[in-house]
Amino acid sequence: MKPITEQKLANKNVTPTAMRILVMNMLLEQNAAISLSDIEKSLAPADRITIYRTIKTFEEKGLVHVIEDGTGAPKYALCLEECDVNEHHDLHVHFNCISCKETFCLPNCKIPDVSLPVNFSSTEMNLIVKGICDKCAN
Amino acid sequence: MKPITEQKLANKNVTPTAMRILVMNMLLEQNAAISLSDIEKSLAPADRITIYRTIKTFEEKGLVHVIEDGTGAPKYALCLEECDVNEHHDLHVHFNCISCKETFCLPNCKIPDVSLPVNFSSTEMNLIVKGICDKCAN
DNA sequence: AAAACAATGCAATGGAATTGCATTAGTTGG
DNA sequence: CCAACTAATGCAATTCCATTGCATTGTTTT
Repeated sequence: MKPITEQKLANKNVTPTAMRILVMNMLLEQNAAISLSDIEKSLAPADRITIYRTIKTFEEKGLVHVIEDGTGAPKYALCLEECDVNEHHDLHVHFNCISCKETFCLPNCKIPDVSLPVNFSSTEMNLIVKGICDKCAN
Repeated sequence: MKPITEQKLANKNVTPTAMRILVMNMLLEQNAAISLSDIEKSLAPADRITIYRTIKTFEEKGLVHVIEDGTGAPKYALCLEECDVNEHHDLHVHFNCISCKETFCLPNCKIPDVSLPVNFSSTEMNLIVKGICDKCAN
């Protein structure tokens, strides 16, 4: 087993159970954000509800962040280390390829400043770009 | 009845039935984006499926656009006139207030340019800002 | 008026999120 | 080491919403 897996769980005070290690390992292997049903299929015949609660736990503990990419199904991806329960720092752009349907985090792509109207204040921003990714570009 | 209602429908070749006029009127009265269940409640006891299909039609014809604001339920708001079936021009920012839970379009707030990685191209962008709106700011 | 097409309403399906509860595992105090 | 407690799991069941099928109604065209 990868030591990094247990390390990540321990860092956020998540007790490393078998299921959590499986899910975390799977997340570590991805370069795209994945949906709950992706995890279910990959980890079959593991219990769906347990996977659901595992992801919820990860989310609450700041291990993963949710990406609403407009496809209906929420996608999940590992957070950066700096994230914690109260504040997510995933102010990077998420890219949804309309060809391969995959959703990627673009960590090097920061969301530019937006000038909100007077008396509006922001706590969080999510920018989803749809288009064609590099692999699908011909 | 407001002449603008039928005008808007006619502009996009949508035949103005009773239900469509009701829904369109409701959309015209909003200053926030609304969900399907909002419409259902407001127009009760009108048939839910008909409302659903009405919104779908509006969406296809470029009358409304969908906003995935991360609350799970898609919200709908009227498009600008320039929108059509194939291309939506709603590249403005959507703001979801975490206090009053309302979602607004900020038409004067354009999405800044984002420099994507090499070989990525974009066809659409959605920026959701979460925070406190002017009404909820104290 | 008849035919053709569009819109509607009801029923039914399907998928996914969520909760309740009993069982199992893992931890702590005696 | 055992008992008590807490956390995690697995199964069943529920709920909610999107979506589709189909028969009926309304509208337009010829």
